[in-house]
Amino acid sequence: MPELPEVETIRRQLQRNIVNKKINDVVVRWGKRLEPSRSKFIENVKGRTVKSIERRGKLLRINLSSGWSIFVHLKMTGKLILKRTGTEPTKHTHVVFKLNGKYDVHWEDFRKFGFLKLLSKEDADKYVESWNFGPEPLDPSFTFSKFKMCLNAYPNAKIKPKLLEQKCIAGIGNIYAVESLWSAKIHPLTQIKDIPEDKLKKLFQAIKRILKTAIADGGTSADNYFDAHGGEGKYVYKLKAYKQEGKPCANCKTKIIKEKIGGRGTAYCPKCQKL
DNA sequence: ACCTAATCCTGCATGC
DNA sequence: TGCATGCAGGATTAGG
Repeated sequence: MPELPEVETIRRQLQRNIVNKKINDVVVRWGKRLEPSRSKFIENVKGRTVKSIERRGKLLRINLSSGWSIFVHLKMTGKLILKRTGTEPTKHTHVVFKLNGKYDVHWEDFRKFGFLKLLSKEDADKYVESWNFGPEPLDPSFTFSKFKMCLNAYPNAKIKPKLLEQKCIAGIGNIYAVESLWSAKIHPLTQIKDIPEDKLKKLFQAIKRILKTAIADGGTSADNYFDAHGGEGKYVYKLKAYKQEGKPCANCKTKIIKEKIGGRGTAYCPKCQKL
């Protein structure tokens, strides 16, 4: 599933390949998760030029020459793929942006959870606000004291579901929540008030380190993810807990186990990550 | 404040 | 072989 490192990888690839390219045509093959209506979307995108691509958490924002923005959330199985001009859509291609230059951009999503949303500049800024994202974990302004203060507002909450909430920190999903907790040796069900300061610090550092490494590796192709060039996310070879159930813990050789926590599959080492 | 379950959807694994 | 069932989950929402 695309999380911060995967979305950032796609953002960089789009930034490199479609900025200053004109959108000559938009083909909508399935418009249920597209706003506004199909005709208004096409009308307001066609003929515009891509100016820049931004990311906030897992949300992508494609800024157009008109000042309007297309927001893209890939959710579970969404993809934005650069394909040679004129490449035919596949079964799960929902929208094709036909651009000047070498590439078209195809939006594919076989599970159809993701969405595209076109908004004017004014509405776009409000829309980003409405998400109430926590800080960007790789922004220098994201400090340990900010992280700690935000979490301490929820002393009885369990750490893992809280990390997935985007509220104290933006962009973390199941893969990186599981990996960060393994690295900091914290049981995913630990209540925030029961995490000692030094372990919380370890968690903070693990999140930064793991996300940075994963971006450098082009994300994690553990589920359905491939980058905008169809490339593999190499962090999949560095996973220590996610999808490692049944395998020996890299730290202590105990078998990694998996259980459902907050309705989500959660892998951890029962020996290193004690409650 | 905190938890659970349902919702959106399809591919894939399982079982008979 | 093929058909039915159920599981997976990011984010939101409803209800306890």
